[in-house]
Amino acid sequence: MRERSSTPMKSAVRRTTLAVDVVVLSPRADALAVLLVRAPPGARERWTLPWDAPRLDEGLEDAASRIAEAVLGAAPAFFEQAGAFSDGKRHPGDADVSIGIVALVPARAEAPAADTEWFPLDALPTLTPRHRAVVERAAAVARQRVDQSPLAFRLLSPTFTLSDLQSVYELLLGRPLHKASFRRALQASYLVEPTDEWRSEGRGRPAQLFRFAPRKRRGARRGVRFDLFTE
Amino acid sequence: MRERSSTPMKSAVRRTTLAVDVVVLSPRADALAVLLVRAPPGARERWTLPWDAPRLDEGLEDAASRIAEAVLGAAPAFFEQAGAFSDGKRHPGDADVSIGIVALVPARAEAPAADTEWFPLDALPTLTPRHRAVVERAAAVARQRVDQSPLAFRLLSPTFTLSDLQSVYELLLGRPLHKASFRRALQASYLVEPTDEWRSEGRGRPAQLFRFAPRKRRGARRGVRFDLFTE
DNA sequence: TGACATTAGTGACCGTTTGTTACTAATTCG
DNA sequence: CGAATTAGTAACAAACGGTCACTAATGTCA
Repeated sequence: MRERSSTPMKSAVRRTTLAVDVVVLSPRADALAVLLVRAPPGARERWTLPWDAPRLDEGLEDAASRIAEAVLGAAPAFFEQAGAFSDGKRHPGDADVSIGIVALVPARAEAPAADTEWFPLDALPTLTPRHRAVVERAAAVARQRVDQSPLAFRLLSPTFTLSDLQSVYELLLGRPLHKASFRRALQASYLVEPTDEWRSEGRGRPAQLFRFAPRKRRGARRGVRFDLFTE
Repeated sequence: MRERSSTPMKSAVRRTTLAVDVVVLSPRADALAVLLVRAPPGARERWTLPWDAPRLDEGLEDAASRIAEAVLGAAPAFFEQAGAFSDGKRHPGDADVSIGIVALVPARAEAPAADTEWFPLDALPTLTPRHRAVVERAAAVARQRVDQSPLAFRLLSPTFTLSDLQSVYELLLGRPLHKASFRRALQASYLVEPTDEWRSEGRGRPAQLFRFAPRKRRGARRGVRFDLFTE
């Protein structure tokens, strides 16, 4: 058997600088937007993701919640890890490692803090290379998991119309969906239930409001899908 | 507008101890197995995941590759992040934060280093709470992404029979699949191509060997699926 | 040698799902 | 009022997917 290096498991851990970078996503003006914070004067880029180092004994999601609350005024209800980043890319705080965390907030969330602004994902200002990578990964994660977790519903108010829901799916997937197919699949899934309220949005027929209320899942898993590969 | 705490973006990053914990998965004896390392004498648990702190300017996947190579003798070809862990749970090296990384190796990989052993996922020895969580998350990630990335093929040799492939899918999904449906879907996906070799495995008709050779993707994405929610 | 067990691979039936078109319903605007 | 606009549904045809039944090629064993 060939020579092997000594097992790394005995070495001591090094001290590293760690940042939690939060990607707050929300649908704004027919595009998915991310909330950025104005960088302090003198910084090389003018905008950054909201970020901070996690505090002692603070979970990563707890840190993300605290960071998001500082810029939003309220904590988002949904977080998901987007990955860890430690390539040599530059970070605003020169952190060795970033944990990217996606936070989703509905379109009608409170006005954000001063010195913050929403930017559509396809019109971002210059960010540090690390933050650029975090945002791209976060968007990819959101798109990838949209049909595995109730992610789309976290981008909507507690009650919403089916057209609202379809729009969010179209934003996330980046392609138009057919109304009849979309509704038929949704009905079959028992994920939403109608309320007895209706919303009249200017012209056109008023739409019934629904709420997210997933019923018990039908165990009937179907066959393997080979057509969903993304790489 | 209500009072808000000062923006965290100005605070300095703290120093944190960081570990990369690697979950090497491989199909062994009709079960998915993880490679564990015998802990040094005196440790509270007798087995740990292979882990180490990342070196200076070393990417996380690079660290995972180095750690896996130390126990396997060769670097796995496939890595995927399973998440970051920073709850208060105990880690063998008392790292504040763990990055869990899944590595996949084919069943016929080289013999592992001394002081290592394969354990089926459903018969693990006692691990530190942190490592237990990392393994569980890693297994969940592998299962979740099996039909989004060519993960199953990384658990097989470069050439394999269609029955081999189906077995891996069944291991990952934890349920039996129907042969005819599985093959029909696979053929339609243009993910594999036949070689002109055959394998005779004791009794029964010899099986043709295939290799993973994904063809150009058909742009035709289909509708939304609401029946894949896992939470 | 020949019957049988075992594994590989395919054809076909048929109920379900899904893309699509086309319709009806309820509202605002002019 | 009629046109425009948005919501919601029925129904058809094609594709998909679960299942059964069959053929094919090998080893085992009487």
